[in-house]
Amino acid sequence: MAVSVKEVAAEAGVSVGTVSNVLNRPQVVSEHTVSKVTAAIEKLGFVRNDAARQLRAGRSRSFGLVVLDARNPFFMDVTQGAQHRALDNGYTVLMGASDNSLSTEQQLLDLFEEQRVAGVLISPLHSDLSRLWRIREAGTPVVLVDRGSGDRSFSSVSVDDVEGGRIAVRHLLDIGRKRITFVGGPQSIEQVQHRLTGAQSVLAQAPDAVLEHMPTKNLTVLEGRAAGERILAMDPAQRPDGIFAANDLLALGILQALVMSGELSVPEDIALVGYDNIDFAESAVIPITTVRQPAEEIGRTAVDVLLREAEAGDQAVREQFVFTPKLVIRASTVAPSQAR
Amino acid sequence: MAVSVKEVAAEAGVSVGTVSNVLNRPQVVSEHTVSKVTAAIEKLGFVRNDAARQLRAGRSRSFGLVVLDARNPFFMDVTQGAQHRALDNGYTVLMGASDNSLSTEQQLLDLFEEQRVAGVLISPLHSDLSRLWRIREAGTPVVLVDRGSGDRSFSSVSVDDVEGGRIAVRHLLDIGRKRITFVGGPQSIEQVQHRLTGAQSVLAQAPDAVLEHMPTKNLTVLEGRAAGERILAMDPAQRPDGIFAANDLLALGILQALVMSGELSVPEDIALVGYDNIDFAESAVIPITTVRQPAEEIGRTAVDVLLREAEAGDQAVREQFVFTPKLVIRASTVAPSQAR
DNA sequence: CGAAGCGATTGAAACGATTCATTTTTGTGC
DNA sequence: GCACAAAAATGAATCGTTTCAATCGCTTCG
Repeated sequence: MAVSVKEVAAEAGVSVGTVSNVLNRPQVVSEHTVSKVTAAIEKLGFVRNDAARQLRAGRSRSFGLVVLDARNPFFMDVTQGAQHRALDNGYTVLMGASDNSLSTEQQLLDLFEEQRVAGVLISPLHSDLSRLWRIREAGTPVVLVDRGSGDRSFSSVSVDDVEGGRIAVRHLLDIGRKRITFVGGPQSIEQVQHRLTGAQSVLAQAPDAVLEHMPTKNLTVLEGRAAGERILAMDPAQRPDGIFAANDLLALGILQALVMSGELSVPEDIALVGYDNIDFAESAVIPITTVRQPAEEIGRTAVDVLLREAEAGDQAVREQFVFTPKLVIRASTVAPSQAR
Repeated sequence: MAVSVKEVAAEAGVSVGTVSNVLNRPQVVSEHTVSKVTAAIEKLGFVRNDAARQLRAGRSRSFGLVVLDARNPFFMDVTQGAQHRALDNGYTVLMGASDNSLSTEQQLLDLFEEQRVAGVLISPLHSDLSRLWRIREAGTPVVLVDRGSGDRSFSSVSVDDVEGGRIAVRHLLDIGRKRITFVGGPQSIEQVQHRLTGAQSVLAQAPDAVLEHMPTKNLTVLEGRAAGERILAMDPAQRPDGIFAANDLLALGILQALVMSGELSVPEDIALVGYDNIDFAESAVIPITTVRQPAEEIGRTAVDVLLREAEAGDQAVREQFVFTPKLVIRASTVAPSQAR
């Protein structure tokens, strides 16, 4: 059914080698032959078989990207950035979400290995990177995304999450909040851990304030809503007056729960800070103060680093990019009247 | 560098055919041999080369999915549904967004053809389906997603957008609005066209109401904000008292513009209806009334249909799935006091 | 006029897994 | 101990593209 170079060659009256040259190095083929072959390709509707190309080449022209959650706009932005930069360099991005499941992460990596991807971009679920070591040892470069590499053994493109935690909580203290709750989990996600660490480090300097940690199973709107309900169920004396959510989806969920109940107002009773600055944080019931991460730039930079590693092969230099997060203040911490 | 079956065979002291059998039909191989081969695979860290498999098999175990906008949560949900159902059947989904660019759509289809995908799921940008005809004639099944096939020449899984437009506008009329504006574009997107058609059909029955059409370049929050500003700039006497946005992203943008200006209140001055029921519509400044589409189910069903077509080969039966949209009423059309 | 040089073209080998017709081994019954 | 069937294992051929050493035709030069 499918047309192959062989048939194109027959149709054009040349050899298969020539057809291949027309496809890959038209400069070395005479103009006349090029046009004959092009005509034959057109006539027969020939489409290159990528599997055969890859088999010969030994590797594909794709990168594999594993994100934590495909439905989180933050990761969509990272993906978008990566995809564009990859395309500019003639590469394709295979994207998959680990969705908080270690086995899904493994499956995706298996898949990428079978596809012989030219490189792996990954925001790993936990801190055991042994699988990634093996992949790299097999010759496939690996770059950590949105996550630093503690010992610098991998290249990484990330944002200083500890600092992000600090500026979020410092802001809550600045506006006079004393009972802060950090909502987020699971702890196995390093980003969550670091944001909490940052929060704690600021609290250590504020003797009259306290920090609680309310863990969640994941970082979704649904979990946020559940957390919000837990807060509503608390004894009013125990309730926080400031919440730092590990990401904007959680913050959105918390906000929904609080607003729907009608019992507590934001920011008066409880100030709320999210993380990521997804587009939707701005259009929330009460626009959410958040910590901005340059999502698309992370994606772009990660691909750049990967390209460099792929280029350099064995003696690739590990690169660590750490972006600095920025606080975006909105109505969820500062009432509009105050804001102006 | 990479380990092949040949090396595994040597290590295990068997032939390559046997290794292949262990991989694909372990029942026909003796237990003892299976364990020898498995051990060799383990020891050498063998990973199947998918390119070689595909080359032999003639087609891949992937479907290609082309959506209109990867950053629209609606399409993310469709993708999620498709991905899950595909995975359950041992398939993988390659996703790409056409992003309102015909050439990007073409590029994606080129890519999918080169990869010899087992099927194409697509939400096409416009109504010229000739390219899709050719793909199908080459033996690759094609299913239209979120879009009907006018002449039923393609299988499709969609939602009745005309009806969606009707229920949205009927609702606006029901709450007493007379000057309705449909915000959305480009017209080349069939979904937009149909929603408008539905809106017009209802208006035709309401002699005292009028419908304007405010076109947009695409269906993003940004375009929505621009549209909102155009509305704010209008002569108050000309302004609509009800807006039907072609999707929730637009609605979100419009809402942002209106709320930020502080001049007009929603729903009192202007009632707003969106489309898709993305999660974020619920957590908007003013929760948005919207028309719900069963996104994940669309994705799942589309894969089911594709699997059936792939199975049936030439004598595949075309299937048309049309889901019925449902109105979800929220504060953007009915003030909370009224709602209770 | 023959040799050298040059660009254009050729075609066989290679990539790695799978298939399948054949061969080899094992097991059973007499 | 033998015949025969069933089970297990083999290995050459195949998929479609790319690569590259070899060849072909021409022109140019001594």
